[in-house]
Amino acid sequence: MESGDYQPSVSEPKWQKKWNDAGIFITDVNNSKAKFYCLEMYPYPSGKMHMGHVRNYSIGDAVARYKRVQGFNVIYPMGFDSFGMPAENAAIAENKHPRDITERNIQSITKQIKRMGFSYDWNRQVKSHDENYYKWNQLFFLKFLEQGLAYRDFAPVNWCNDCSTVLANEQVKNGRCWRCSAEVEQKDMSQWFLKITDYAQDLLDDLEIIDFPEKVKLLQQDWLGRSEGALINFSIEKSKSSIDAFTTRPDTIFGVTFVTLAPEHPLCEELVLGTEFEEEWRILRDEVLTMSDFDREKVLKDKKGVFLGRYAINPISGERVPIYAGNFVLYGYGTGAVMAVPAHDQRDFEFAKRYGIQIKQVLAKNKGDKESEKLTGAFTGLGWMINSTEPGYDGKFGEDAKSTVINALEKLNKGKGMIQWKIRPWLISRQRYWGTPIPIIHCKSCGVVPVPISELPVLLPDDVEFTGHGNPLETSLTFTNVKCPDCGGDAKRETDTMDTFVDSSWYFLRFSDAQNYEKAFEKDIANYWMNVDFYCGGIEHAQMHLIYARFWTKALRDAGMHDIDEPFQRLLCQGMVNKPAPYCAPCNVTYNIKYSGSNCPTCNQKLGERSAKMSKSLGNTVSPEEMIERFGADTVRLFILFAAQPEAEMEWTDQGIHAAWKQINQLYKIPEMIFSWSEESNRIDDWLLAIAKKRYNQWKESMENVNLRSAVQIAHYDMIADLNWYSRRGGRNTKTGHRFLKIWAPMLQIATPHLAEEWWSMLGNQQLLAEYEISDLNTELNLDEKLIIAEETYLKGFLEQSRNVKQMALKHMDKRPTEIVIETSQTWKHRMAKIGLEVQFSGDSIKDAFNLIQKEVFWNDQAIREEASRLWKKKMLPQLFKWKPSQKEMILLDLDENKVLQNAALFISEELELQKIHILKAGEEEGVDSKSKFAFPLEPGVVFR
RNA sequence: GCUGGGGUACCCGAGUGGUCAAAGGGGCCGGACUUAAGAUCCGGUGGCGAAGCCUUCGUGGGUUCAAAUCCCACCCCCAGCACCA
Repeated sequence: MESGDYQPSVSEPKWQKKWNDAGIFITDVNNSKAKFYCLEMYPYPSGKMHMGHVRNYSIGDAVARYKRVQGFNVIYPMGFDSFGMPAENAAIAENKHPRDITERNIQSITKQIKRMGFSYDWNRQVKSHDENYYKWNQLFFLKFLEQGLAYRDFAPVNWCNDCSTVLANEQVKNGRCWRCSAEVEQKDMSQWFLKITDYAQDLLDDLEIIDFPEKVKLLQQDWLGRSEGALINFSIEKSKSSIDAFTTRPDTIFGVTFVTLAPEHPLCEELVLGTEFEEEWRILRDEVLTMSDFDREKVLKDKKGVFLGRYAINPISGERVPIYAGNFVLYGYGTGAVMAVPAHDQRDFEFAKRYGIQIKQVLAKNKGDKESEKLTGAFTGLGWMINSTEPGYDGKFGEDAKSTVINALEKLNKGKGMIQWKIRPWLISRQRYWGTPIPIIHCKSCGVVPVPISELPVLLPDDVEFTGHGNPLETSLTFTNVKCPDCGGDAKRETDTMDTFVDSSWYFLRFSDAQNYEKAFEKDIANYWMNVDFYCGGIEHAQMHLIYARFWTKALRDAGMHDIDEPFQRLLCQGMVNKPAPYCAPCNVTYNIKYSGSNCPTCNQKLGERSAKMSKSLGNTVSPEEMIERFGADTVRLFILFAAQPEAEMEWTDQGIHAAWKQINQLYKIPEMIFSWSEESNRIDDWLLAIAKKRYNQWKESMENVNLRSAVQIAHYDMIADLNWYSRRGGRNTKTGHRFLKIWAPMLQIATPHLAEEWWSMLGNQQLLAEYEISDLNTELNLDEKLIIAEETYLKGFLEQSRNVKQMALKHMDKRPTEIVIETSQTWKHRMAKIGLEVQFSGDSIKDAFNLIQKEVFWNDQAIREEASRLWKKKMLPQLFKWKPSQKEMILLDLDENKVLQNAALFISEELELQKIHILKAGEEEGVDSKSKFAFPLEPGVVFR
């Protein structure tokens, strides 16, 4: 524990117990209140909470507490995404059961989370591996099966050897497994899929009605990958078969000079079987087939293909074009066949060059252009059709050209307009134990038979062996050997389990009615709480979890289970928590912190430092447990929320956490100080209450925008500065201080709820701050309040300016100054400023102001006229724009500068260490060293003597 | 290669035409308090200067009465995607 007045180890558990005993965070449906659903992505329960978690939950808790104090009925649940491979791998390593490991981890991480004092409704806790949870996965699966949304298919799938399971498309990154980074292979297997593709358009369209970061929306758009185009049917010469090719550019149909098939396309074999071309094709196909996606990408630059010895017929021009198999054509996208237009597609261009195929330009860049002499690359933009072999096409452009071709194809019955998606059905089966069993039975005579709903859940068996080889479920005889529900004969149970992303696809719905044992959730209750108003989590889930969950929500809606279109209304992706690690700039390598201060192991140059994501491998982690132990939860939260905006990366520094600790202690002592004050009142009391109101407004605005950093700055830093100013100006009224604290404490609680409760109780409140609602703070500032704030702001500015001048003056004087002569601006200067501002506010051109000024009486005085003219151009005009709104207000309200200064005369002389102070209007008492020419509105001329 | 986000003072970082020599924090310097240290408070922290001027927001140009902010080109960093027909 660090030394200080605030004792987190005593205070924090105390308040946590009180919150818990009072059940403040337990919520229920309440139709008389507006609801607010605040949620963080539920964590995978590793044994220890890390800083990323702490940051995530600190953000969510701040929002939840803010909404609560604003009078919302807030649901803020927490649970665990507790199925998944780490537990199973740990089970293999430790020779234990994944359930035991998971339960143990949940216990330990729950304790750590609770120590942070987050305001969760723990009654709603959801654990994926709980049979009362995963049984609904099984029910949904059976429903989807019934609706045709789930199906089984024998297809090439992504296989990760290290994880010994298949992966969904989204879970393969650069040809590698998203979890373990091993290379992913292709395998033909029977697998279960969900038709997320049916919802592609809906998922794309509804991106517009949700408030997600642009980055995430773009990622999802890319992933969905909508492309509009045409399906074109090429018949094959001397064959009954034909080739369907998808293209986004039907307007280039007359430029087709060959057709390319994916090497593994079944048509290839049919075309070459028994011909001289068969051998070469087989070599190419085998190369593609045996290659992992990862290797395939490496050889992408080398586009190659083989001629298949046959020709296809262009359905519109009737031209005869050769058919190739090409290694760059993906069997899985579109139809696995491409119509090649080398003049207008870069890839086809390269291929044609390599194999000496004709290149035929059919689009012109500019209207009326003829074809170019020599093409050095493909022209891929939209263009004007030329060189069409049929009438009625040349001269058409872009979308018009495309639809003309599509119409023609449709008339010929040789094609149609079509939309193609990149997203593929979601492969949900996994060959692992620690997940939801897929409720299916395989019967020799009846085939694939769903488990009857009445027999759910299909429980994970305990008599399994974790050997690290194969699916452990296959080792359980009690599990695999069953009777067929249809015929009663011997059958085998499906041993695949569901992708754990299934669990996270609807847990937020379960939270709304977590203790329902009859249903997954009650429709009305889900409709009351959903959707999630504020969702916070890592960006890494942008295209997996966040697409699956959106899909699942829509699918359940269409199954009639609720009426919600989108699960998450607003998404915030919090930034990473970084810490410096040794870094070698020349080698561009970041090293483990054990290399700190030494030389680069590779190039032997001195290592620098670089901020890097906290990771075990770099060793630059900070243990939240240790930090809480030393500084308490509030300090950790304050630091985290103040160090950076929620979305930005933040850097963990020892200095920073110490600074937060100092701040906490300073805050802690404030009520005590205020209670030691007196009854004595002062004009500055009004200022303190006015500024409190202003700060509250600023704070509220920041909170509404989830600009937590700025809210914390106001509540934990600016308000202290205000209180200091109040003191400096002679304020010491206990009552005023009390009122200030009452406004302040609720603002404090979003980052430091324990400290705020301490305050609240010191203020004599019986009720807990956590259940207090700010009822009616009249937030609009009235004229008096604005004025008094303006006056103090003026005074601060004046002091700053005078101090500056005093420093300069010192250099010109042989003794310390003892007097100050203050000359406030001439009336005519003030008049000019006011006219300028009025014109500015009216929205008229600022140049008009000068015309108006020339009509003023003072303009008749020649001496003034000359000075005013110069002043306007040089200083007044820019200054009109530089003034803060509050300063502009001072001028428009004719703030009496002399009076403000007079009232604060004593204060000014103390601050500037002077004995005498003369306050004049410029020109009133022209002395030898008068600085009245410097006097300007809000900036009096001052002379030190 | 494509897409998106960035480059701001000693460090972190706010800032999207005038409120900007540039918030806030850290560090550093000075002052008050103190036996001292710590904590706290006050002030300073580009240069020169009786209040103004000069230089500065990745680099170089441009628009404007006015540019960190808008436009063009270039350099560098980060993230995502990558033969998608």
